[in-house]
Amino acid sequence: MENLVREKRMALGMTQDELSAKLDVSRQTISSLEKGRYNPSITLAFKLSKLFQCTIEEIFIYEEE
Amino acid sequence: MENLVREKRMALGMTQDELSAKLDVSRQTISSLEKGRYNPSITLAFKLSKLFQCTIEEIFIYEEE
DNA sequence: TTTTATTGTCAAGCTTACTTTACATTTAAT
DNA sequence: ATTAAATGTAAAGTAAGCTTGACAATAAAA
Repeated sequence: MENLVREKRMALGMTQDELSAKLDVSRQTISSLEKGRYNPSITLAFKLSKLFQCTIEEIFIYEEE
Repeated sequence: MENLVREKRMALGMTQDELSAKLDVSRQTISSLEKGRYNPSITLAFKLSKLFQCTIEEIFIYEEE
């Protein structure tokens, strides 16, 4: 699943480390997410949408397999 | 996390079995979801939003811990 | 160029979403 | 009242999200 985490994070001028701290996840989780290594849990997706002030759909692009 | 899966499913007149088949998950997954036993993966959330023709936010109500 | 900040990634382990199987309980139909 | 359909739930296993720790690679700053 594609996502715009990196773009949204940089738009806020944050480092992966700062973002992970705010969301209470590890930095590796953010790095892997941005790299598309895995999909986020729905709770992490909600946390991101809240911080980025947009909908989940605006951050994550779902394409059926 | 609260959700309106049962309400949306019944609005479509579907059984748990029919819904699970359409989403390609087990019936127990739907039953447990409706009962609030666990949160869905983001891919399952997207599948539901697509089938129900609404946003993830309209099905799942996130409240920070 | 040397240092420092930032990011990439690997391995091993934990947690939880989800599966299969199986059976009990509730609801609806006959 | 019986039967059948729909739902609840438990146990054991698999898959994937996420953690910690550690180190390499890249980017930015001094």
